[in-house]
Amino acid sequence: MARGRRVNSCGEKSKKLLLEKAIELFSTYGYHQTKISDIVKSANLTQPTFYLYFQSKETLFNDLNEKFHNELTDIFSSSANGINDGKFGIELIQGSLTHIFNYFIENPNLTKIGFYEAEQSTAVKEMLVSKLIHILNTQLKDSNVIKLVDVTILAESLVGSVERLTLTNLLTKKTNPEQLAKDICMIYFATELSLVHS
Amino acid sequence: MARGRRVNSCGEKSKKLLLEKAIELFSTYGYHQTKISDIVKSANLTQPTFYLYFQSKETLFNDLNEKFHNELTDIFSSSANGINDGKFGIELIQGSLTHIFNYFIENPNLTKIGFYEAEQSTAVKEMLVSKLIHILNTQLKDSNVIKLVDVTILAESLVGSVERLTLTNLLTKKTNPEQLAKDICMIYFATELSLVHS
Amino acid sequence: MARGRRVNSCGEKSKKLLLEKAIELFSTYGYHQTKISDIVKSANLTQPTFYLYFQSKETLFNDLNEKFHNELTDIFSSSANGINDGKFGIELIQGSLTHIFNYFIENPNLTKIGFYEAEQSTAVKEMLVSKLIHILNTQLKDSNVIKLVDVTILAESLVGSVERLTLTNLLTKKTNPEQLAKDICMIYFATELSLVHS
Amino acid sequence: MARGRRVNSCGEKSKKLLLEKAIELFSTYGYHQTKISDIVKSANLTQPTFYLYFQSKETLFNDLNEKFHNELTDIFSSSANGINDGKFGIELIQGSLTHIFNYFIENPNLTKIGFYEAEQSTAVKEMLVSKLIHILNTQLKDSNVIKLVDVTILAESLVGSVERLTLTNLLTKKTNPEQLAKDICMIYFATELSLVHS
DNA sequence: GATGAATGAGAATTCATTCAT
DNA sequence: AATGAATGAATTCTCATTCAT
Repeated sequence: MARGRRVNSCGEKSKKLLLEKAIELFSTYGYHQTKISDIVKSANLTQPTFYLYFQSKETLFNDLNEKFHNELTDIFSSSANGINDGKFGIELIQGSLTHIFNYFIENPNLTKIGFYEAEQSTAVKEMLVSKLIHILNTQLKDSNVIKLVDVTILAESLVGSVERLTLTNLLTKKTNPEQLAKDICMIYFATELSLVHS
Repeated sequence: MARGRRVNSCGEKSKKLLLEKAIELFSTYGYHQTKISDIVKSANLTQPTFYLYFQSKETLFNDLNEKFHNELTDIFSSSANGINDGKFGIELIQGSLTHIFNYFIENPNLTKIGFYEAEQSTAVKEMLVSKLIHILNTQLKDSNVIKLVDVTILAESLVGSVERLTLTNLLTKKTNPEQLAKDICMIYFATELSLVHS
Repeated sequence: MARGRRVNSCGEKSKKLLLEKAIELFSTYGYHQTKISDIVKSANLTQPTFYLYFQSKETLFNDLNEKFHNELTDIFSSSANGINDGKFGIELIQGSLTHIFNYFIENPNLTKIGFYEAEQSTAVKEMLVSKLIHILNTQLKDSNVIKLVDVTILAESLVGSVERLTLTNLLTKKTNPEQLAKDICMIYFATELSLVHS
Repeated sequence: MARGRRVNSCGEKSKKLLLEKAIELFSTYGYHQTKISDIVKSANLTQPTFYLYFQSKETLFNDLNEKFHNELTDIFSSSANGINDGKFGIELIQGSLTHIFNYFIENPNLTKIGFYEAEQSTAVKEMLVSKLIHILNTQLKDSNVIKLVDVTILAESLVGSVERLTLTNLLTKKTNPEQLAKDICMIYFATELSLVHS
């Protein structure tokens, strides 16, 4: 391969390609198993080109995680406000879950990185927990579950369910966002849904 | 300069020490961030000594994970059979959870590795899920939840809750095995526990 | 995105600008610490433009040094001949020193490169030494110093003084060409100047 | 070459060898032209071995320079005090110069690095200048030269002479420490030495 | 005349592992 | 049983330089 600019080359395209490949490889093999050489190889470029667009492997990874964190926060915040759909109570939670599940499905690899692979995933989940606590406190304070279990435990449990089910059932396409959100709400709030016929 | 066997040195003791330090460091910093040099340094030994007792960094890690997997499987299997305590239904589940939580509390660092850090944690959780499915199917097949939600989803969700709550509430000592098991059962089986006053 | 010739751009101007910036940076940070990317950045141009005007980083540096060497040789040669001013003896030396000090002051950055930074500075100083030897032999052969000290040692010493004083006192503007030349002659030829009152 | 310890290998020996070769190469080719690979190659070792004994190329270089600076300071300080030899005036200066010239001759390569190659050489020379100023002020305050030329200029000039003559005449063995010190004193203090017969 | 995009070639550094004692 | 000494094999990153436009 000769030096210098390639025929038909375009910076934005190369950067995007590298980004895509990086996300793909990070999500598949993990941060440490993914070498810069792997990324550029799968993008059919060379190592210096990587440094043309990204400062370092680490900053790229951090940027990716920040992006994930921010987008997820935005989605959850706006949907949790229920502004757009005028939802309340369990429906609000179910709607919010649907939104984030949709985001996960649309960004499966980034999700694998930001929700499972990265150290920063801790912060993401904490964010989710704290927002959930708020919703539970404001929207479901009279529900049965809240009376029986500490709200923090409940929120952590919910995030745990989301975490595991996203990985095993959502990203594997065994279920879809709406159905999964519904199922989770069923598990957690069956008693409120008057679905219990005793 | 001085080489050879130290006074007061004993093979088994050194091996055990290395193992302990390895678990400690792997659980704190992760597999990749833990160098063999770190392990031996904190055990006050040298690198060749490490290879006297372990084939390689990787096999040590794998062995650790296998141990965790096996022990957890044993505990869960025996407790889930309810043989010792003669338990049934939700109580059986709650008892089983208590048992594994006790194991986690007693082996916090190994748990951090085998349940969160290692790739093999996938297999551990799958084991848990499949055993839970079995229990749910045999012990709670007439319960409300099972009617409303697919049993696999339920089991996965449960494992997710266990995973998250262990990390955030159990290992941090914010709660204890019994209480956590009870809380989880409350969340998942409130409707069965006739705790709902409609 | 926009490529090609800039409005208002002009080859000679760009080349001159690059040359200036290169001299500035080389003299400030040294050859190795100065990257081509630094040079073009401070000239507000791009790397390929550099190669439009200079063959390589090394040749540019060499050219700079050659220029310095040649100019200094010219100045010293012509002034040392005393043709223009009809000077002799110590006055001739003092005049020559004044001339080269003036050149240094007028080209401080190039001087820093050619007299201190470059490997070629060796050759420059050798040139100075050999010319000085010639002057000393022809103009001061009956002086006291010459009788007492080997002329080569004397010439080398003189160049050493010039080297150090230029750096610490002349280029820092603590003194001026005339004064410095006078001081040096005072140091080296006090005995000839009948300034010694015993 | 097989891995692991070599037959007859010894840490201290390897470290010393690397140090020697590093000094040799740095002094011959300069800091930037000397690669770690060059150093270890000429010591018949491998790169990781280098890092067994030195933190980095840079710290090694800095350590070398610190050593030079410290040793030279010590030598000059103690000899300049004239304690041992009970010398005064010009003889004191001549003795001090002899001492540092002896050090240079005994450590030619380190001298090339610390006095000519390194950025830190600036500090070394400043140290020399300031010590010389002190000596001149205390020992030769009534001399002719001091009356005629600013003492700082004189000291800087002296250091310049030392610098140049060391490189061209001392390290090349064209002269020896005693002779060179004598010559320099002759140049600078002929008028004081009553050697001038007018 | 000038630039955006890209690369060849190498540099320092790290780490698991191994040999000789 | 244990260590001092050493290394193979990467891996990240940099920089001068070049091609296509």
